[in-house]
Amino acid sequence: MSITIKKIARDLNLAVSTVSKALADSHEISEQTKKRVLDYADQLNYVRNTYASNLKKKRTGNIAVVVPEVADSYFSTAINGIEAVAQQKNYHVIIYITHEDQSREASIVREFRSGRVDGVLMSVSSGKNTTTHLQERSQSNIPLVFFDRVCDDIEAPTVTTDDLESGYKATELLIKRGCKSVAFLGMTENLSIIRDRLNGYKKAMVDNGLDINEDLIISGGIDESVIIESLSALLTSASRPIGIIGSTEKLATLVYVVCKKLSLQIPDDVRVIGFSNMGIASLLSPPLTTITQPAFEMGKAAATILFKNLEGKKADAGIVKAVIGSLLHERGSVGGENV
Amino acid sequence: MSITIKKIARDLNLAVSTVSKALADSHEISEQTKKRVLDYADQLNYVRNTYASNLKKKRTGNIAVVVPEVADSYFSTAINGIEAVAQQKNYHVIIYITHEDQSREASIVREFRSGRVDGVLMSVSSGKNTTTHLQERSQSNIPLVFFDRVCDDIEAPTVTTDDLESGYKATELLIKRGCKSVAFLGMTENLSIIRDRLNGYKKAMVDNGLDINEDLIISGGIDESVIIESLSALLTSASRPIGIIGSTEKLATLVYVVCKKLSLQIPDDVRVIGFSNMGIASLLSPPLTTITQPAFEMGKAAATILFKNLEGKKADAGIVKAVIGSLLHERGSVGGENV
DNA sequence: GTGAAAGCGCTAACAA
DNA sequence: TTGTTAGCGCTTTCAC
Repeated sequence: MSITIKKIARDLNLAVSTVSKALADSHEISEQTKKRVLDYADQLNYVRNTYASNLKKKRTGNIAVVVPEVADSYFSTAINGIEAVAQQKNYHVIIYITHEDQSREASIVREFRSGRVDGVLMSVSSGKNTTTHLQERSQSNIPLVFFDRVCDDIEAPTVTTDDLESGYKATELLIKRGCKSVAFLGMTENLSIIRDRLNGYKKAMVDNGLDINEDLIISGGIDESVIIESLSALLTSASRPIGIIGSTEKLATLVYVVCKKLSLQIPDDVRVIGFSNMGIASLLSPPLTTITQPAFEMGKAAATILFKNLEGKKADAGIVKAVIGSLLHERGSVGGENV
Repeated sequence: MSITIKKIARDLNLAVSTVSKALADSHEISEQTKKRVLDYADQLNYVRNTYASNLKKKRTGNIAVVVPEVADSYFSTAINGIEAVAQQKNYHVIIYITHEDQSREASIVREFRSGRVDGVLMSVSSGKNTTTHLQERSQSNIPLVFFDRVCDDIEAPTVTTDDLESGYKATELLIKRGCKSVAFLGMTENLSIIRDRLNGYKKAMVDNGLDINEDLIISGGIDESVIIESLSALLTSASRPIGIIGSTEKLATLVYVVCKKLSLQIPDDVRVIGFSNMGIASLLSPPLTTITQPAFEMGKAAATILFKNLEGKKADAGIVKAVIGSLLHERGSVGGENV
């Protein structure tokens, strides 16, 4: 049995309420008894039972972070950012991994109504574009902030990057580098970020007088073997050099894998740009050109917005839609000079 | 105000206990009233307040995972393993990142006495070899399981890999590949895993009739610039080819970085083996030879042990010390044939 | 400045 | 089978 406020009160011949207040450093308690209580509590190594206290106060001090995956440079770095501000605010971070499974996501979200967490940070999973499970969330009005992968149907603050612009820049760079064709490797068009990046791609194609060829837009889903297959087909048939935009980290590295398998040379045969936060992109062979998102900052920003809402400062200016720019790091994978 | 068991009871003209039991599908409630309650609860979209329930039951349904870092292939994969079993057991995972800071670690551990979590999975941080903060934990006897980076002073179950053997194998391979000297790149010898890997290294050196040269054992700490500096010094001065064992993922990739900076060729000038769980080790230039730990399985194993303890099955055989083998993946970074 | 008492939402004896 | 009651550990009116 752990030690309680009740025991302290009994031992010190005080009322529990007095002890409670003393422990909370209330002004209505004399310095003298405060000291007595504090000292004794210290001596007994007392720690307040958080959940009992929380039951009263109707808060848990926990926030949820829902991500598709944690073994991914972007998400793990974003988690670092979130943790940084949570820690500072004395909040605790519960991690939920959806593994891109919407039914799993749905049950996670459902659980939140049980009051386990005070707020939610979320990057939605791909899969069928059903948002009903998220809609329901609105009923339980616990604060929610989306980061990176948002859900447009839900009214909530979001933190994203300039995905359209990035897609545009990436495409344009590949065109400039003389790619005979440029392909876009997506995951699923159900994802906000993929859609935006794809739109940037399309816009750049059009702006550069190129046709948009649906055969060059691959939506591989999450099944690796499927992606590898369609990518292989594309790479063998396309006129070279072909430019590839890998719209996620996983997809970008798969391009390398497939090229290796097919004995295609990067950047001679294939030129590639990946949306990626890998620290070691520059160590790949050849170094991978990346669009790098400010993952840490995004996590921080999202958490900051969440805490603002938690603290009831909703007053200020409604739903925030923060957009943070990402960086294009040009490296060997796109080839040399412009043509 | 969210909807409570009390309201259901009132509306249905039942006692709260009846409703509570019905909701728990107790056998002492008639099917009929069960249905009534369930239906009504459904209709009202009732969800049990976890923490109120937990306060009674003296459990939270949360476990803590304390890791030095989350943006690291090993830890993030281990977290996946932990999450897999936690999810299945209906537990929730709170993540704590120490950033290799022991004072942070201490305050995290202290917090656990507040009853926020039912159990703890931990991979200790480096830094001064103080374990007092962990010792204290023992007082609050919440179950604890160490994984990967253990703390020998504390009596607790552990899940580790065969670090000594791996260190031995790595060293031996480098010797066989004709390295003129073999260096060990550690982080701090305060870490159990580093110590063991280093011992394996030393043993292999001795077994192969080589001297142990303290200059070849670098403990870089966590300051990247310091590591780079000492590594640069070593690489410029040593007779080549020199073999390097990077005892963590970070250290292994730093070898690549430094070689690039110094224009040294891997594997001609430098041969390297890294303890790493990177999926893309094979895409590096040249592909990195790795000792890969079964991170996912370790996470799973650790969590499984924890839950066993949580369920009070301590009876079985005291403190478990599980050791799982890691795999040596030989790739281009160690050079070609044996000499 | 201190204490008594009610109650957060739920569970579990025990009684009926 | 259902209801009454006490209480988990804490906070917070409201009296004293």
